Amino acid sequence: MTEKIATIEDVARQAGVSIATVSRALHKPNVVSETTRERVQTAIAATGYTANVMARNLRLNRSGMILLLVPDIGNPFFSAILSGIEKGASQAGYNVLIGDTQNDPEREATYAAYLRSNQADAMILLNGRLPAPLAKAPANATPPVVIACERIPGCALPTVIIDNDEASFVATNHLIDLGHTRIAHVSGPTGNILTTDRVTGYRRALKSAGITHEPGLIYRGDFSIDSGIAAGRALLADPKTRPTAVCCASDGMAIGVIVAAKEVGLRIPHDLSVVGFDDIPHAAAYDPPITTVRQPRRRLGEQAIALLLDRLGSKTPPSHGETGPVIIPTELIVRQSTGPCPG
Amino acid sequence: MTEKIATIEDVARQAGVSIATVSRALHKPNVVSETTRERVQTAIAATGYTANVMARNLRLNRSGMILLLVPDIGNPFFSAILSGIEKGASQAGYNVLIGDTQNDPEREATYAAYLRSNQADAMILLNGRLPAPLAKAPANATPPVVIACERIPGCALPTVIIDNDEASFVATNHLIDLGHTRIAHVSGPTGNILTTDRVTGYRRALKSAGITHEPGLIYRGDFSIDSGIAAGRALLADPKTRPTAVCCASDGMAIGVIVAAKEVGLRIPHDLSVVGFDDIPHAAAYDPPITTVRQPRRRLGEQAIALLLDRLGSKTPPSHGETGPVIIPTELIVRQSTGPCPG
DNA sequence: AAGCCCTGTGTAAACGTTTTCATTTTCGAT
DNA sequence: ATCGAAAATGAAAACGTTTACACAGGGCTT
Repeated sequence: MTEKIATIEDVARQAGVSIATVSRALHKPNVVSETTRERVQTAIAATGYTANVMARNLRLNRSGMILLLVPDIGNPFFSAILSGIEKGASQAGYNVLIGDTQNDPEREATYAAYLRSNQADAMILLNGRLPAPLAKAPANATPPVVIACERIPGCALPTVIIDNDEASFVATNHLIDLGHTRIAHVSGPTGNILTTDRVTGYRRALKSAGITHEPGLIYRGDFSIDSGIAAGRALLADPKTRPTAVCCASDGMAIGVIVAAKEVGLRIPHDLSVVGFDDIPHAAAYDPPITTVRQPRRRLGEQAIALLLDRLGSKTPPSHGETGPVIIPTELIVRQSTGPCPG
Repeated sequence: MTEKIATIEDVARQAGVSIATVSRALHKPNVVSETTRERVQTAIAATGYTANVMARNLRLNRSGMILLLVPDIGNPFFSAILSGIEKGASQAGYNVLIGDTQNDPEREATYAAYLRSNQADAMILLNGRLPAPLAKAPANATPPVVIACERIPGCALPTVIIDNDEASFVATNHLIDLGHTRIAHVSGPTGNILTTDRVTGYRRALKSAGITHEPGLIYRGDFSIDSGIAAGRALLADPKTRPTAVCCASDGMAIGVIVAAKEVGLRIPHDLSVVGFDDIPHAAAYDPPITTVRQPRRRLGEQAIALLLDRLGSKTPPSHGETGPVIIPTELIVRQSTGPCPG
């Protein structure tokens, strides 16, 4: 009753050939005669045969699966990156298995084990941390792993990132060019490499303009809108010490700061300039449209998968004369959330 | 040189037992003696053995993979749903393979073939369309498939959705209660079932309030911010025929309408009330904060995976005395983008 | 006419598991 | 001591492929 699924053997029987011939007809068509090839084709159609990928992969010792480690799949920031990766992978005949790590080292380790257990052929890390099992023996044989989004200091694996330091430098400079000198920075969480790099760029810009750095003007957020609101309330509370411009490490936090600014009656950009980071779709539609650093997320994903496929294609374990990370250029998009210093 | 990966045979040799015993020690610990169990454990530790999942799955004729079909993974709307599904799946020991269909029926068919080829054990559809291979023989044996987000009319498969008709009815009524009578509706793309249902709810609300429906007050968008801007410009161009309230089928379009409204100098909600749909995080942080229908996306995902696991757990091909779709309740979140009718 | 290569095909091994079945060992009850 | 049941183990089949190897036949070249 329960319709048995057709195997290669059924096809062979139907076509009156051996299973080897069926396999060849499918994967090396030029080595099998025209007539049998046709017979096999009709037999396949008749039986509705679909190759059992599991068996095939076992034999070939591959999985056709690329594992993608994401800290939080619920974060829309990754959507476009995923999209770029998925596109490239599926073109090359790979599937993308997304692993949501929730920033849990244990989950990271679990997923990393997929590499060993042949459940995945390669891995892309968006989580900015090397899973424990990988960290152990990176020296002898480089695993097929690519790092994207957040560089991992001291890790020689192929990496594709944006230059966060430089991008933050440019953003801060934009405010300096507008005449601002009291410029605050709302950063990401401590320990995050993105945070470090962007703070560095911010301070570098101040320094190169001869502005003395005030530690009180740096607020640590977590990239979320809510943390931006908190930052805004903290920074703008006292009219005396209030900055005239804020440079944020995410668009969400920039929006939060603007919300807080409006609460205390400040007009943007007349009384306060705000710069974001990422250029998410909502940045352009906000009131006012937000000046921000555009991060080409899709291209970032595309580059990452390209790097990986490269690595998978050539058997040569990557030219260990490291070429350094691939840097995707960013672009400052000037909109209406920034203007001349009110002073 | 190249470190060979350890198989079950290596473990068996190391422990001085047969491979059968190793397998049993791992999967049926109670059937093997304490002492050998320990010997096997140390052997595993010594060899660094990890079971080859591919071989295991071939033998067990399963894949441990749940296929998730998404129309566009780049769309943040799905992020939270994915998150909910992923959580439930991984708790049950399944992996989630995300298939980005780009609304391409061919890609849908390709992915659906994964079911036949044992590359996936089950499937969740978020794309609102039955892949061709599935549509063929749904009658005899119901495949392990669950539909979420967009119901597929005339399809008996387990489904989890929100009541779009009712939600739209409630949203429109909210505007009617505020005294509005010229109420526009910005809908999704034609052919989309969400569009149909939400338009129905909108018209039902008008009708039940005795307001005559003007076809010119419905604008077809595509859920995006840009289409919302276009809708706003079209609807608000002529001050004579201009509506006093707009009910949108997505928060993005609501934001777009507000952008267009501000262009022509309208104040929200004083001159124009706007309602969104979904309650994305940005809805609350917009200026003004947007009144919208909250769609519990994570719960939607959780329900979908729960339904599927249910189906997978019990061998019984689902109680065909259909219980009808599972409805996740929505909630109207009233913020400051809606107010009394200016007239 | 004998030898040879070339094309096309079949046989069987291999991939790494799980599990059935048979066999050995253990051990308590007679 | 002996028997028998229960417990523990091993041998081998099976899952559905791909591919190395062998082999058959046919058309060349000598």
